[in-house]
Amino acid sequence: MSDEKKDFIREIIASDLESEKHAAPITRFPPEPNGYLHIGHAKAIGVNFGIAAEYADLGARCHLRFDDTNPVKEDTEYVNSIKEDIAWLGYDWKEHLYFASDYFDFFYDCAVALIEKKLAYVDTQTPDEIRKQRGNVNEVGTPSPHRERTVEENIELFKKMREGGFQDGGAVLRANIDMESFNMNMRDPVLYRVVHAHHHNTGDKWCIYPMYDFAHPLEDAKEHITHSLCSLEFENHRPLYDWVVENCPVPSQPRQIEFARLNIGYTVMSKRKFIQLVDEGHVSGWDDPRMSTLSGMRRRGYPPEAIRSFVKTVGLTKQNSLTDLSLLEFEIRQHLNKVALRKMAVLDPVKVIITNYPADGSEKVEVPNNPENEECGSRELTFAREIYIEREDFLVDAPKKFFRLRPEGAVRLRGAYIIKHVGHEVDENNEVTEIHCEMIPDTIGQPAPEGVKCRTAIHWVSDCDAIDAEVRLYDRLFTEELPDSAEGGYLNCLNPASLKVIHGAKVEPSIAAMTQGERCQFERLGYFCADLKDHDLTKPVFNRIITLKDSWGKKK
RNA sequence: AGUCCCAUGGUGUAAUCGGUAACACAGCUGAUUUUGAUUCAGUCAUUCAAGGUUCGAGUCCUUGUGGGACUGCCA
Repeated sequence: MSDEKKDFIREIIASDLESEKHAAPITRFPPEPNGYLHIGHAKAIGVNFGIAAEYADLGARCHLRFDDTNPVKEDTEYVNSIKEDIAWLGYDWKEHLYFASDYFDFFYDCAVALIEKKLAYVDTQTPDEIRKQRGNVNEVGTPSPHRERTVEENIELFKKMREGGFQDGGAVLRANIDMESFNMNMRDPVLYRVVHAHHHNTGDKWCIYPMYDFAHPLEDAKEHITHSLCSLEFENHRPLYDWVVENCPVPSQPRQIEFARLNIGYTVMSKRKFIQLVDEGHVSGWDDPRMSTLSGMRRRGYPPEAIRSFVKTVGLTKQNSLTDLSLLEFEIRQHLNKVALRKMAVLDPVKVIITNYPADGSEKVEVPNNPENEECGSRELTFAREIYIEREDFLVDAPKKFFRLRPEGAVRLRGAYIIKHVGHEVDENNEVTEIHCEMIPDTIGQPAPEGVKCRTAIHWVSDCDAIDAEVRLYDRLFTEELPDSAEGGYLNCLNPASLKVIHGAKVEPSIAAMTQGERCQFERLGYFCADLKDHDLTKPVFNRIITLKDSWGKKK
């Protein structure tokens, strides 16, 4: 275990180890396979797998357990995507892959044990009647008329439930706890319900399914989970969790600890909303690069390392918070700055003709692949008479502090010559169509000669070997920091500019070697990722992962 | 309205037994720079409120205030 500051959960674990309550922590990540994982899950994954990794030398481990107790919502498609996302993040559950549905017999036996202890009974009232009797936060509940059934009766009825003797909603097994409890979860909660549905794992073997509150503590106990970490919303469920552990024949006593879930601005974080965004066509799919799903972030090009360090920096507390996106963005940029190879791409090209350079001439110039890391080597670029630069890098009416190309001004082409503006052409809309420049000889690798003002270097590509590419620029999906609080709901504040597709981008030839998912920096523009699905050598497609920081853009 | 949980710079967090409130991000200023990036230096800014205990309170107590969870046969 490292010397780093421990959060409250790691403190508890350390103290449980100290007191020898446990020899090693055993944690679990227990998703329901009913949707794709999102950045919020990454926090839970990082916490649970992270803790296990920190105590690996003691034999700690983290289970991946699919909490599949509701057949109507779950599907194998999701178990596969969840596994893929966890592996992508860099975590390994090793042989500890479990399904709650593999424990159905165990749950059933525990239910029977509760019945025998008079701690559970079958209620054959309608859902509506049961709801009314539960009362509300101000009023105590009233006991079910079926609460006093005999053990024999209950055993009989429970068996009938299992054997298909009831329609959906016809009967439930309830815990016999306290209808007057301040905690609604303790007012004789439902333990089992009848659902005649096909289960992705158990098929049609069962027509009764355990509720989360009953199943979860039993799953944890069965797997000898020591610390069952979940989000704050389950705080009020903990007494029931403990009740189940205490009253059922279980092999271990897990402890539930709650922590605050991750909230991030300008995005939504619920399966229901993701589904709506996909179904209504606001995004292209679960893996749309604007989505905060892990599959979306992967496709966008976010490095898993950055997500992991992000999760680490947001910490672990019981405080509800709204984390600023800039914390994640910092981690992404920091990681990519170190590893991404630099390339040149012009997104909005305007042609520059070097009038004093021979039309049939060309030469190789050498540029570093990553100035941050010499070991990344360098590559050759071809300089020729006709090149492209970014339209916004030439301003006819440039402000004083504009460092790039202006009429009669000079600017360096990154890795190549300093060029000097001698003229340009415009179309009927006064849009620049072509720029004429002269190169200043002997300025490659050399400082600007006396009398030439040149404050920066701009990126460029040669017309002769540039590759056309599609580039997709992404912005936040919503215009409000809290989309859910927006007037008219989150769909009402969708950002119309969240996706901008550029078709005529010109990119240096070295991208021909890039494969799907590979990341690079397009100098001065940002970090980009060859699209995981659409990119190929005949039709390159890049996603902008994130822009570079831009203190000039802000001042403008 | 009841029960439970939470409250530290703009954001996320830290602060050992009650003993100098700190770190990262963001912002701002400057230096360096063949990426207006990076890097470097500096800077702004913090204990929800009121009482109490104490030599001393972010930390303990009381009362407020603000936020969150709970009234599924979802998880």
